Amino acid sequence: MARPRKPLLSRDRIVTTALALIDEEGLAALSTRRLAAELGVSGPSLYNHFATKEAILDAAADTVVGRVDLSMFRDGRDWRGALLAWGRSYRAALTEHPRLVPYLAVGPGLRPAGLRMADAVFGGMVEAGWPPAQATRIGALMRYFVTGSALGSFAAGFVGDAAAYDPADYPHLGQAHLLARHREQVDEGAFETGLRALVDGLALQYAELGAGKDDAQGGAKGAAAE
Amino acid sequence: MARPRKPLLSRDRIVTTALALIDEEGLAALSTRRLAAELGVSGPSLYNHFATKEAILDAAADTVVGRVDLSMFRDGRDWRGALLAWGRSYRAALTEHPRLVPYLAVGPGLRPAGLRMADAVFGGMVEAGWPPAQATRIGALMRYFVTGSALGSFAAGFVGDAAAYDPADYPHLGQAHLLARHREQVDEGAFETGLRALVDGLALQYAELGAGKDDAQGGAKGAAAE
DNA sequence: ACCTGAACACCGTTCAAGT
DNA sequence: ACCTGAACACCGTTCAAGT
Repeated sequence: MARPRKPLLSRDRIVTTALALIDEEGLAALSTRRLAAELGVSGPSLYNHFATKEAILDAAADTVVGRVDLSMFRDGRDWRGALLAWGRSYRAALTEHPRLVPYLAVGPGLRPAGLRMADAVFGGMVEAGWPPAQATRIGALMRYFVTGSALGSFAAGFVGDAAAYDPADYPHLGQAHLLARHREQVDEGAFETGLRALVDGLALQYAELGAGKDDAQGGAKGAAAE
Repeated sequence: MARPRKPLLSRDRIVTTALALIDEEGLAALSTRRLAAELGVSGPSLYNHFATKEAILDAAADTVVGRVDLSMFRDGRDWRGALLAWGRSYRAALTEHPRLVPYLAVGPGLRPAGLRMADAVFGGMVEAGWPPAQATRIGALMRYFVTGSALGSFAAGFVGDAAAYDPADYPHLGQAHLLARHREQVDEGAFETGLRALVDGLALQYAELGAGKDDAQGGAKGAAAE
């Protein structure tokens, strides 16, 4: 075939197909040869569009993170509402491609979309009155919680067979086998409970800011990005 | 050589060496051939002790999770203190082998040590007066937060070069390049802030339990393991 | 510029053969 | 029982060759 008059591939088509393959068969199934076959080309063709397989994954990760809604940070008044809405949108974006999350959550991980997100969150919190050092921490801890919740199902960790939980070993897990059946409810319920607790707990710290009390966390002195 | 009179390998030695290799060179560097070389044997020898490479990783994950302190759940009175102490021990265990966390955090992930942990947390929370459905959620949301925080550094996502943050694209990241220099402080500060917020926020919900108010989360009805 | 097949140095795993 | 080398079907990536 050699060079066709119209390119067979594009970065977009590669990323979309990679994402679909990951969704259907998992991260491990994504090999350059397999992906190329799915696209109807031979393996090395991909290297005309991406330098490495990792670059393809980075682009896929960036696409996913780019879908997170950040509009709630444009109005700096209601930081609690913004954090709740952002947290939900962030989690929803990740759980659309749950098998990519282990890749996306690790390492530097700040492709352009991640930086835009960090920028919006930090700006929103500072505008709402948080000291910069705390605003940084809020961005970080929300990332921890959301990626952690999207990463793996808690409920799916429990096999759905009651015999698996010998009461001698696990005295309190008598009903644990039921969790597998309610996977999504359990995971979403835990996420919502945690998200509210996080925001409520932060509100307590926020209230102390004005009160002139010492910030037990170390205040603006302890962290960068101020 | 064939069969030596004293076995060259043991499951323990394999797991320990695998963990060391992952710590030094990362998950990707762990191949059966490479690990075998490190152990002074040939690749296939490993299959006398583990069925697959995955089984080796599972065993390594179980070892790491097995080091989490669970003693704080034996006394059911101070659930807040228990959650704080457990969260810190959990995170400390994972960050000793940060490059294993992406593996460990994903999927079923409940090797025996994980089940023991789930059992202790659930039992502790129930004993402290939490309804079972909420106790389940607390175990889950703590796992989200701790694995998320151990998974990847937030601060390391920012390159240490101020020129990387064009103010036109990222108006609030003028100081972000400083984060790389204070990686551990930033990540630990964010973890502590989040952990306290989580526990404080849960305490608010706990206080409402006795007040007879409706549980906005759905109460005992919505989840399993009750 | 963009595709191809051949080639390189790797993988995880199986298996017959050795003691 | 526990190790070995050979073999199978894969990898990611490079590169010269084609149009």
